[in-house]
Amino acid sequence: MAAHDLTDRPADDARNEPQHETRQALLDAAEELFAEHGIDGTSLRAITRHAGANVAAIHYYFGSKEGLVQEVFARRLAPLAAERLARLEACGEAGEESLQPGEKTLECILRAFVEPFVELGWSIDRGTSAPHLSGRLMAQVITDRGDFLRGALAAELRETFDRFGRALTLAVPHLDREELIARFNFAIGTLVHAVGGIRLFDEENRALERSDALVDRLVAFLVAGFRAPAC
Amino acid sequence: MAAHDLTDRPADDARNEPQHETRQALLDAAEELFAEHGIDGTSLRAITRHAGANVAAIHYYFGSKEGLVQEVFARRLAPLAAERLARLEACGEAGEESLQPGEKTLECILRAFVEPFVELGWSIDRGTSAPHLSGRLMAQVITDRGDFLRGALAAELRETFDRFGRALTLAVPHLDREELIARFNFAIGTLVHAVGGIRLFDEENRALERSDALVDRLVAFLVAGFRAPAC
DNA sequence: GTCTATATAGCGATAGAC
DNA sequence: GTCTATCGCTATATAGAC
Repeated sequence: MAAHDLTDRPADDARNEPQHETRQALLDAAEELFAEHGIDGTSLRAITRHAGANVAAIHYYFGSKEGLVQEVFARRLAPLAAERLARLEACGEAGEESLQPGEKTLECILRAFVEPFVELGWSIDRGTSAPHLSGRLMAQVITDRGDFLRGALAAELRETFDRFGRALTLAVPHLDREELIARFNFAIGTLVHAVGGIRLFDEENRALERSDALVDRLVAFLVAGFRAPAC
Repeated sequence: MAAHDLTDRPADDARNEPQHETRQALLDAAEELFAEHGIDGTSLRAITRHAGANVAAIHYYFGSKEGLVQEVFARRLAPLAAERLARLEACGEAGEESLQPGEKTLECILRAFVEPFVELGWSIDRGTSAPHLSGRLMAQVITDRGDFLRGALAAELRETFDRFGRALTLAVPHLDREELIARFNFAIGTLVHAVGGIRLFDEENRALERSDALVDRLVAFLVAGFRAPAC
């Protein structure tokens, strides 16, 4: 299973007193409502109503709506980045019956990138105790809130980007840097839309609803895409 | 070139009197501002200010903000669908030195799907006379506004989806229906994010800015993805 | 067909009691 | 740490003059 539990609140510095339970309730409510109605479409009043708290509490804990939004993402992106990097690290360990030197590696790299994100996106819909950051919310931010991600959360994303970029460079040596970056971007789009994009027609839901099959299909698709000859 | 000109306003039923020029100005302004600040983030006041018109004009022509939003999309999606289908139709015509029966076909199908969308997404940034629906706006709607696309515009999308789905079924016979739908969805995500997604780091911009190279790279990536063995 | 003026409602944010 | 009350602002939408 996962090296980190993506479904739990962050470690919170050892002690875990329910001192800040209002704070947690606000984050949970915000996360759920943001995912459903979008960030702009969710008022502070709706959040506090849902959390059984008060408008002023948000400003007490987070200073502003913007501060709340940042916290909602920060508490998910940090474990996500850690989990991805941990799985990437674990890729080279087992000496298996690989066909070629880079062969097994590419699949493992992409799975390390894809699987934690799919698990994170799925967790909100699976009736677990607390609501979690859904894929929809991630997708919204990735498509709509560039400045936001570029700002506060860039460092964490940068590390993930760099480490996976380096691993991919070794795994797919026939691509130059520019082509590799383009394909990595394609992979991000594929992943984000698969987890958080809309399903226009019912058939799509059936084809994408099981998360284990989705991961396998994503990885197969992306491995082939990266292996494609350079343009 | 294109069979339809995606950069022009729709044919407007032969006559082209500037009778509704305020209406067109409102649509242009809305499209530009929606793409830049999001739909929720764009007020009617901002639109009318930008169009040199008045708040009441929007309600006169479109009834509500929602009506305006629908019109903004409808006037782009119809030519987009027509262009895609026209290019798909043109695929089987030239009897070339194909390696295998489905070989050339798959690339042509995917190019017919990808290229008109890239051209549409790019047109807004190229200083043409009128502002156009950018890829960012399409991406926003595809990720955030499922109900909206499922409703008013579903018919047009349904036809595109069906026709390309049938063509792909023939071109990639090793995939069953569910797997094909999943991969088609992957392709949509790749395309949408490549055209409308954010670029976290400068390097990505360099790798994705030239639209002709982008189309080639997208098609190469997607062809390989569809050719990947079934899971 | 386009305008000004305004109605009504909701927003984020803050002050201050407890 | 949590509450009520409210400020100041902007939103969508509409009525009615021209």
